[in-house]
Amino acid sequence: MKRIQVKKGQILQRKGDLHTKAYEVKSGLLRSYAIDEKGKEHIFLFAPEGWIMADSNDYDQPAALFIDALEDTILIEKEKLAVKVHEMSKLIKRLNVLQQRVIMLMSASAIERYEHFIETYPDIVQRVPQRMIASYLGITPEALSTVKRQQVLKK
Amino acid sequence: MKRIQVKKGQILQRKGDLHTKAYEVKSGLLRSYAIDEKGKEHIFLFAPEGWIMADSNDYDQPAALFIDALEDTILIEKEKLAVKVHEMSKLIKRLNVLQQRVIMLMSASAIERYEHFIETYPDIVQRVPQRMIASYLGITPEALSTVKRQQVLKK
DNA sequence: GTCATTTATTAATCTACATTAAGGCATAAG
DNA sequence: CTTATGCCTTAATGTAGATTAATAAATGAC
Repeated sequence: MKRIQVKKGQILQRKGDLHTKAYEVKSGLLRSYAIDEKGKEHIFLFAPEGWIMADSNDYDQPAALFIDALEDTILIEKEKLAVKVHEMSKLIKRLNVLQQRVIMLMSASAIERYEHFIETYPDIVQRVPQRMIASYLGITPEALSTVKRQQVLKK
Repeated sequence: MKRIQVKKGQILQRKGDLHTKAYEVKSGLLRSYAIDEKGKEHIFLFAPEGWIMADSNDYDQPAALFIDALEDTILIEKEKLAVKVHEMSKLIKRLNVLQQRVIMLMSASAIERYEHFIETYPDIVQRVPQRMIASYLGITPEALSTVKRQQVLKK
């Protein structure tokens, strides 16, 4: 359990890594993402200040996701065992967020997803490139542009 | 921790329930699902023999999902605390399955999803109605019919 | 058994989003 | 300064899957 500083762009975990850690974000921003068979990135979660970012895997299992820093970030690196015992509820919340994402991807239109996103992460919209928000929403950057234009016109 | 028999169609957990349990399936089939704002069902997971079905929520939090039996089922009902301590890795596997579903929904076409489904659950295809498989895949029953027709023609 | 209800299939049409391509703004590098 | 590189936006075109509707098959109630 140690305090670490990482630079924007630094990769903390790669798919396949063993003995992965959990990261509690003190300041900055992390993301976790997967790369599909076609080589496309899909963002799973953003973790701003106060969040814990941890791969879901067990000790023996290789990591399923990549984790990197979208901003210079200060974090506490923890052994997962410690997380398991003491921070269970935070990890469980993470599972809930994932469930909400499945519902969203199955039922909501691009506009609805975007509106939900800015409710959930009002500050992050300004902090990450549009194409990453598109990736999180499961749409193309072009479609996101259109959504935002309609969004503005509505007001 | 007790052995229970439930009939097909019986609901084990409703959204909003408190003090929810975890269920280890001995025989039969459970499913968990959500109902979106438009009233549509979206299936999250099927749990056949050997699986543990548990809502992701913490003790204080109300349940996010419904759980019901798709077949007459025999199961072991457990306190979640017991699950947390002794069956962590099974719950973690569940999180991994959910992650795979997010990737699938973001990147795979209807045909790819269906092919992946029959690989993952070769036996369940015959055990549940088509419309539930469609719900799990995030497509309409009509689209699933078309996919299956193309699937047959390919061979 | 009959009748009612739910489910699955097929086809015709529609639409949300993807794809492609082009142009405008940045930031960084020489 | 100029040029290159990456990102965002806009518009035109294409397409996978949704929607609608009609028919058939299966399931369940009585």
